[in-house]
Amino acid sequence: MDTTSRLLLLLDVVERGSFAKAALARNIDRSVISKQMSRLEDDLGVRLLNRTTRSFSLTAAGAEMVKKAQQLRELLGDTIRLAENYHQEPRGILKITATTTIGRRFLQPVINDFQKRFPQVEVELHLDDMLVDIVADGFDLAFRIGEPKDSSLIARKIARNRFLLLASPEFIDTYGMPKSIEELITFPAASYANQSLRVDSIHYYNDNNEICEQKTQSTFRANDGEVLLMKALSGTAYILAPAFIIKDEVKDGSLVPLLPNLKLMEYSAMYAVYPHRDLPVRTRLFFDAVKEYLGKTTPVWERSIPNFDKLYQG
Amino acid sequence: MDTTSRLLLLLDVVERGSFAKAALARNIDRSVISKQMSRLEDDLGVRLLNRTTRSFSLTAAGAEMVKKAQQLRELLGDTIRLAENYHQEPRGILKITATTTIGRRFLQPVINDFQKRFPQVEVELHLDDMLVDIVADGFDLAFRIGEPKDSSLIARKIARNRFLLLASPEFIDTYGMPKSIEELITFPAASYANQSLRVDSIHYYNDNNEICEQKTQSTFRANDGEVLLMKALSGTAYILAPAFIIKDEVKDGSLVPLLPNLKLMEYSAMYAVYPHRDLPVRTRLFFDAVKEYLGKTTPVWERSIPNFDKLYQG
DNA sequence: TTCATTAGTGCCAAAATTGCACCAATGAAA
DNA sequence: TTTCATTGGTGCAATTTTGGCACTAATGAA
Repeated sequence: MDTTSRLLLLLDVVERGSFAKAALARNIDRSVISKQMSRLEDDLGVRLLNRTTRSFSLTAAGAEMVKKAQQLRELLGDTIRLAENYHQEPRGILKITATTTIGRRFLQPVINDFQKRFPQVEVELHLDDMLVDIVADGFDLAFRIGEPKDSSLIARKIARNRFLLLASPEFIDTYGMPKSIEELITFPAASYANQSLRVDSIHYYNDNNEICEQKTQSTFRANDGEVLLMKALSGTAYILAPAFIIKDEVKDGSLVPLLPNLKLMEYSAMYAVYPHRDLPVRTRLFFDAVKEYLGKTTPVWERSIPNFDKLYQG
Repeated sequence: MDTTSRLLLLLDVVERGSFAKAALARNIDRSVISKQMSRLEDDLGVRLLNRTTRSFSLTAAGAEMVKKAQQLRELLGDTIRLAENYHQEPRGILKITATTTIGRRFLQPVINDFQKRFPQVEVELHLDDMLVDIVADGFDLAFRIGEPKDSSLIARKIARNRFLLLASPEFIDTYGMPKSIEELITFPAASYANQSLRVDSIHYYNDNNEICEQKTQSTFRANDGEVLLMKALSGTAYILAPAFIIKDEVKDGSLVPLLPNLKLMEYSAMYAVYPHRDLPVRTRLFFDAVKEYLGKTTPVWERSIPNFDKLYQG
């Protein structure tokens, strides 16, 4: 490690707020950071950090160095990306983050096929329903439902996200088959919710094609498709479910579409997010493979729902 | 050594034209460069150099990386210089180059005093009458007679460079004391010449204050003041001598001014040259010390010449 | 007061780097 | 044509650097 790397380490430390956090993020011992920061100060001949035993603050010189370190990081990143443009074959480590559902159901098969074709690419798949800092944690690609707020990132819509209203036959026995949405919303609902998206009201078009919204009686919320399905299958709630969590439950009749003639609004979508316009070859190829797998117009998950193109279209 | 350093090494190699030259300049083994360049190519995943056993050429990717390396070098240099601005006490290595005469006679005493005051500063004094590449060889400061051509550098005039016409008593016995410049130039002359300056004609003002030039019969030229003085002392030539090469020869009468009422033109000067506007503390302090030692208006070397302010003034 | 957390230090093992000796190739000079 | 100095590359051993562990001291929150 020499001066440039030490400056980048300083930047990392400052951005994360402590030696300990930076050490954790880099999987190295805190003592390494302590030593390298001392070394950097020696080399530059300037005190960069005012330390207490439990924290630190930047000196004026330190603040200047952090600014320069940002420029260095950017320039070095540009340089490496430029080199990657010359790669013929994809190589390196492909770091992906996604929600657990997306990762397990849709990325895993794509990754398997991808690594058969390109054994030189290592893949790191980080499944987390929480939003992660794509840039800080160095992800090449993220898959999320809902458009991310961070405008410094580039987001591409890769699949629509249609919804269904589902209940088990048992639930219908108990509550009766609803005749109207006004009736439905009096029933207990389970709904999908995560940090960036909370689906606890039903958006639809009325007979005059106006957008309407009805709040559900959401007695159960989870960010995990599996859990929502279990809840619905138990017969204790109906669900407003994004189509991508459904496997064979509709086909085999264990869940039944409610109000299939209601014209549900298609809102939000599945997005791929990445930090730069010019992608490394490995990222571009994987991105293409995902799009290929998910399908151009009809997402792959909609194909397991019989007649889905006829449902909820009004 | 990390990626950035390797890129800077690549830049160095390309600028110097071969692994061997870069190794020589850095005082490291050629094998180190060979290994580090291979490592850089592995890391970037791109071939940067087309090698033969005796030379190399850049690939397209290599050329791009060299460009980026230049940016990196500049940015890293800025960063380090910025840090140096925060130094209270001077430190680090002060790399100076000068002509042998300037170095031996004027810099050495300043350096001795300087290192007494600032023991933390290491000094590297490179004496060479050839022009050196200040930037490529990393000099902080250069002292030269004559303004350098390289406009990317900053040059400051630090002392005037007046001339004398001198001969030994023996020479005068042989040739007679010249009555006019027209007579003088028929005598054999020794003159100062180096790569950037060649003093083999006499510039002076005539009675109408017009600049005139008379070519000398220069039978001996050298870039070393000591050698010129020896030549003049031998009585076989007179010299058109820059004042700074004279020690006690005029004062003790071993050399005698010829045509002291001629109004000699003062041309060229002693310059200090440095590569950046913002100097590290050590360089600025040393620069000040040199100026202090040389004197504000009358250069220190002129003080050993009796009545010099009256000589060659017309 | 307790206690978890933080940064710093000394020590030792592990990893990386360096320099040397040597090799093969090349191109200029004889 | 041959010779030969020079170039870049490689294997190996010595050295240097780095990283991790155990421990300390300090601090601030509970």
